[in-house]
Formats: sequence, C-alpha cells, structure tokens
Amino acid sequence: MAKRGYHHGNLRQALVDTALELIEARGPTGFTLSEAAKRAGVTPAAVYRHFQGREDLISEAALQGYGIFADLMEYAYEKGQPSALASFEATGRAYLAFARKYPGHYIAMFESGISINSKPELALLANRAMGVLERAAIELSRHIPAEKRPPAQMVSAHVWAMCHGVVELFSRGSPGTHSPFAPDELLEAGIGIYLRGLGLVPGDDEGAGS
Amino acid sequence: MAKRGYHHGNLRQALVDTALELIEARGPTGFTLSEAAKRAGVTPAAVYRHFQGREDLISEAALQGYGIFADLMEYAYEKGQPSALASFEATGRAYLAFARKYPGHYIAMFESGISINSKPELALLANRAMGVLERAAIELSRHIPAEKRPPAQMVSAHVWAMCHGVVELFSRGSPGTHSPFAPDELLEAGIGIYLRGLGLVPGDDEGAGS
DNA sequence: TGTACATCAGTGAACGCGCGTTCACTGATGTAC
DNA sequence: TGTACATCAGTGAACGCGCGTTCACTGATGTAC
Repeated sequence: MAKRGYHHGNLRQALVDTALELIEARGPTGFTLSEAAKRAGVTPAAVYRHFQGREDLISEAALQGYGIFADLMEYAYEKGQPSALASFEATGRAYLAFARKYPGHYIAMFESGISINSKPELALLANRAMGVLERAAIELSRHIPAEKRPPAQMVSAHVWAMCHGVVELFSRGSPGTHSPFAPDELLEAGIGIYLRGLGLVPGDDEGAGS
Repeated sequence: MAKRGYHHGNLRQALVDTALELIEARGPTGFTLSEAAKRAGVTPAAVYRHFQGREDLISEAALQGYGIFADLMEYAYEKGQPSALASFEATGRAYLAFARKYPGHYIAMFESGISINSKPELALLANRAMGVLERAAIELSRHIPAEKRPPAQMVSAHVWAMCHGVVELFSRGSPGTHSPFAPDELLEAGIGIYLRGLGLVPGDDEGAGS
C-alpha cells in the first residue's frame, strides 16, 4: 500500500485528511482546494479525479466526521446502559471528546456552513448521531417526576446546546475565552447541575437541612 | 445630513452598516471589502479613507456590537435589581435578544475569528459585557448553600455556553437545527432547570411529596 | 514469460474571476480675507 | 458678498495574487493472449 510515484495509491483519503488539517488550522472558509492538493503532493486538477469539486471534498470530510461521531455516541450510550443516567452523561462526555479529538471534523460538520441535506447519507448519519442523544434523553425522562418533566427533545436540545457552547467558547481560542476551567470540568459540572435541576442526581448532600 | 453626490456624508458608518448586512448574509469570511464598498455606492479605494483595510472594518463592526451588547446586558442587569435571581435571568434573556436582533454584530463578534486583543477598546468593551454576567453570577452565588456552590465564574460560563449554543444551533439555520422549540423558550427553560439545580428557583411544586 | 493494448490517475498550462490594496488624480467643501 | 486657496473625500486605473475549474495530454498499471 501507500505507493508513491506517479500514482499516489490512496489520493482520495489523503485529500480528505489534508483537508481536515487545513480546516482545523485555517477555519472552514480558509480552506482551499489548491492548498490541499499541494500538501498532498499533487496538482489541483488531480482532485477532480476523486471529487466533484471543493464543496464535495468538504462534505466528504463532514460525512466521515458524522460517521465517527455517531459511532462514538452509540458506544458511549451502550456503555452507560442499563442506567439511563449513566448513558445520558456518557453521551455528553462523548460529544466533547469528539470535538476535542477531531476538531477538523467538528468544524467541517458544524461550522463549514455545509448543508446537511446536500447528500442523503449525510442527513442519515447526522440523524443517527443526534438520535442517540435523543434516545438517551427519552429514557432519562422516565425517571423524572411527570409534573416537572420537560419534553425529552428539549432535554437533549439543552445538553446539545451546552456541549456546543462549551466547545465553541472554551475548547478553542475564540473571544475572551480565558476561562479558568478545563472544558471537561466545565461541561461535567454544567450537566451535573442541569440534571439535578431535573430532579435526578440528588446531589452530594441534597441540602437536606433546608 | 445624509448628503449625496460626490461626497457621501457619512460613508464611514454606511460602510459599517453594509458590512454588517453582508456578514449576516454571507458569513464571517464571505464578507468582502469590495462588495461592501459597491453596496455603499462607492469605489473600493474609498474605504481606505476611513479604515486601514478589511480587518479594520470588521473589527469596527465588532466593536460597535460589543458596545450595544454591553449596554443591553447592563440595562437588563439593572432592571432585575435588587433581586439577584431576576438580574441573572434577565442577562441571559438579553444575551439571546441581542443575538436575535443584531445577528451581523453577533457574527462579527463571535464568529469572525477576530482577535479580541487587536484593539484595546475592543477588549475593554468585551470585558465590560462579560463582566455583567459574571457580576450577576457572583450575586447569585450568595444565595446558594455554600457546600453546593460552584465558583461564580463557572456559573457564568455555563450560562454563557448555553446561550451561545442555543444561538448557534437553534437561532440560525445550521445543521439538523429543526428543533420544535423556539429559541427563547428553549433558553428560558434550560436556564430555569439549571438554576433549580443550583438550589435556587424551588420549582413550581418542588416535588414536595417525594 | 513477453507483448499489445485498454484503462486509469496523474500532469501542466491555461482561463476568467474577484479579491485587497496602491497610486496619482480630481471634484467638492469650507474657510480666510 | 466674492474670490483664492487649503483640505478633504472621493475616483478610476492598475497591480499581483491565489482561487476553482477545464482541457488535452501522458505516464503508469493491469490484463488478455
């Protein structure tokens, strides 16, 4: 494998990998097809053997990202079973871990302005990933007293929002992002407090005196 | 005012306004100086009478955004006084309202990749805005039983993250963003649950029976 | 094993484009007398 | 009120650049006989 010379051997994947590096380094729109080609040791024109164009290359990168993401989420979910709570918390952690470990994919997926509907497979994988979080939320909901139970979709939206917010604000170097807390710590605590607010996770002492 | 003809009258601000429209419509990097100039009815070169260049124009847009943002946050905070809880909730709502009402500014501030430290005034205003949220969190903290009280900075980071996440995911049209909930509703509920988790906001019924 | 040939995966030159930026300029405005 | 002049805020042509994309091509690979 990995032959070198006139024929590259596995240019397609090499281009995706390079694209991911560039997207991570330069941001979603800083990425250029030409530079990706150059880095892969190949003429820009060669890209068109494997992709329809720039957009197509980005969306392939996003697609692979969604694949990894969905797998990680599912794995985390299953690992937490049969406890609904453990499953739920694990998917939250998996979200952050994914963003941390695959920043290029994450950006391609959520910040590149790509349309989820440009390819059917893309929509499918994205739904699979988000479905895991939703499923975990539904199971969790059953343990919440009915009167104070928000819709399960809302719970998953909240957690998704907090995950995304932590990633964007504190896991990368954006604005006044000098939080004194590690992103994991921040997210863990945030979800913990949120779950307590739902009437789950009684808390260390439950403030029983009050 | 607003003279027309060879001399524009107030080109500087007109360029900022046009830039904001473009940033909102095309995304942070889709914005081009040339198009902003054309829309303002002026040659690209004219921009250089008022700004050092593209970056400078964007950062002016962000600066104005931070100004509005800081004002809104302060106003919301004061309006909620003397109740720490009301103040805190109000700043959260103000965050979302700002993002909704000034999307161009929001993007210039948080998604344009601009460095907060490129201009001292920028850093100053940004700190002022975020300082409000932090102050509200500190006051709020005093009402939390000491044993289950997280650092105030963490509380403000959590709320900031959730606000930002809601904006990015549900207040604009990004990925599978078809949440069945309105952003306001979502944020309101999310912060409510979070605050309940902190031991504040006893909740409608407190689940007294359990 | 050796040759002929089809297929495949690259090259490299060229294109048109819009970009940010510069420059010498000129038309409009405002002020001094 | 009228004229001379400095200042200011635009023009428009030009630049070099890197981009995405196309095209006819050619070198390498693999297969049939």
